[in-house]
Amino acid sequence: MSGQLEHIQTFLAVADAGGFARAARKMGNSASSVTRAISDLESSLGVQLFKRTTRKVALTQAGLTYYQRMLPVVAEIARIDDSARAYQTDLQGRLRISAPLSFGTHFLSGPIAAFRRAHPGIDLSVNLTDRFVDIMQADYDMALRISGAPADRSTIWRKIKPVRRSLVASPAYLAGHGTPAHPSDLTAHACLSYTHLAEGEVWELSDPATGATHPVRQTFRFACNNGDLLAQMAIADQGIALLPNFLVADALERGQLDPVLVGWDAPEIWLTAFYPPYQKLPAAMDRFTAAIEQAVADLPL
Amino acid sequence: MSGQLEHIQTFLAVADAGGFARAARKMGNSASSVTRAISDLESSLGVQLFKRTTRKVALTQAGLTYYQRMLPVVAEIARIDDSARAYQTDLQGRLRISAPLSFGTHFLSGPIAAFRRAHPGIDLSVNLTDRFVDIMQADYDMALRISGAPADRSTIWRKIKPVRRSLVASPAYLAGHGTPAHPSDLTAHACLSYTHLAEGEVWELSDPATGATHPVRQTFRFACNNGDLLAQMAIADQGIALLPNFLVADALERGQLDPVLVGWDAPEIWLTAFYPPYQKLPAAMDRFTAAIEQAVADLPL
DNA sequence: GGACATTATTGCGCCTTTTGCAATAGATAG
DNA sequence: CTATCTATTGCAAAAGGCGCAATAATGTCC
Repeated sequence: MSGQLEHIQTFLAVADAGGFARAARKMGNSASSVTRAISDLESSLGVQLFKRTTRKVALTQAGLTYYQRMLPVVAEIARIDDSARAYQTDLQGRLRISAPLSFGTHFLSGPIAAFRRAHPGIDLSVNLTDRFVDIMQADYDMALRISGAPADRSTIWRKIKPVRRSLVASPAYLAGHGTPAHPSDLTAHACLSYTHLAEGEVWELSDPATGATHPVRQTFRFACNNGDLLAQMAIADQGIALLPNFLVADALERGQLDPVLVGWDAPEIWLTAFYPPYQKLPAAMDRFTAAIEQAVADLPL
Repeated sequence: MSGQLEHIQTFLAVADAGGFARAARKMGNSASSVTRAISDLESSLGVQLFKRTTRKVALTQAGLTYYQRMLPVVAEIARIDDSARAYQTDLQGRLRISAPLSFGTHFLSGPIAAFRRAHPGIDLSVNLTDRFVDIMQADYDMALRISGAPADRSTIWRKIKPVRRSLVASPAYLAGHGTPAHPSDLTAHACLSYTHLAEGEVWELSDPATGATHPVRQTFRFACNNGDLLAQMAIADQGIALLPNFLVADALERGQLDPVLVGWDAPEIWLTAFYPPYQKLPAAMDRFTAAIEQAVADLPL
């Protein structure tokens, strides 16, 4: 195949201009480069495209059909290029998002609705799950997660906002089992663990005074991969849970839950956005991230 | 526009193979060239086409639509190239021929019919005229002419066969006006001139013995641009005409005309094929010329 | 978990290709 | 015939492409 697209464009220019020199002037090149472009094209095709003397240039039959068929093709290539370019600059396309289940149901409807109103050209697909999916494999454009460190190495991520967590239990539970004064006391308590089936969870509480971490080996009587259900279990006097504040703020306010071991901090976790390995994020992804960041800025996390 | 068609093909190969290295192996190139091709393409488009780590390569949205739209376009370009190539090798296309009027009506029907039977893929268009048309201007692929020297410099030509000519007159005319014994005698005769309106014709007769040319300034009583009519006028006792043998062979045999000044030769003229300025003739033109040459070889010119 | 293998990328040297300029041959207009 | 414009080609300089090897990243297999 003729390797050089520029040669084809030069050919079209010559056919339009009706001469090598005119085409060269129109394209801002030297005449010799035009001669060579046509000559290369002809020899690569094995066909003469122009019958020419030094004064007249006319398409051969091969050249005429080549011109007629190539013209729309080259135009189409230009259109394809433009449409590809648009992905970087324009707010368009399809956005497949994954977000944590509880976070999604609690906070996402507002920002997403606003985003859809602002950018109707972007098709949104939101998948709520707490599993750490392989972004590449599942073909997500972005995954919001509440986590400590990136799980998947083949992604890039951007921390959005720290998520505060608290140890909580119901007043009735604390009345019945006592209120722990030190992380080591937790060993004797019923701890409610956020965890997927296979994994266990270790609470690494850090001393507010010394900053020293204190790993807690609890006995879990109940484990669940859903924060909302964990909160409801804590409210139902089932034990002590470590949960994001936004999941238990209401219950704390109503007195359904009380904070436990106030001052002892669990490891910092962040609302984080994960992306497939892009060098530079496409406009739609960038804008959606900005929308989430802005919406989350005012949220009590 | 992305200048390199090969880059696009490399892109398609990577998308098909699902990896840079695999594509490189399939194409027989080094992996680095593939990396650079994709990188060039991406930076010329300003869009990332693949999201990639060292282990996974996947199309971005921009890359996917680029792939889907480019694939048929590249295939079309290959098809266009092939169809252009076919003009050189295959016997196809349209052939616009110009030929002398009398020659055409006397000899062309046979060879052309045979040619059309042999090559039904070639569309023939034959224009019979004795005018020397500008091949480029009139867009002929080939012009057969009976002439001495090429009239148009911006053409290439190929001599096919010499055309013998004779001075002829009717027995009755010669009986009435006498038979010339030397070219200089022609001044006193009624000469029938083949000529276009503007031009005059000079008979340059050469001595069969010495080879010396003898320009004849005749007085033309009748001029015509058609050989057949000139022959008929000679038969009708109107004077002496210089005509190709093939136009008067029948009349000579029947005794309607007699040769005059036998041995004195008019300048050699040739049945000649003229072509637009091709470096190498397309197959159809070449084959048609060969057909004419072969058909004419057995003809009594 | 750790060694291994594979991958995409990049720096570097080499070589090919391209480029513009000038010179040449060709062709038309006045 | 002269003058002007044209397409082509030789030439030297510049640019760009090429593969090789080294590097960093990442998934896999034992």
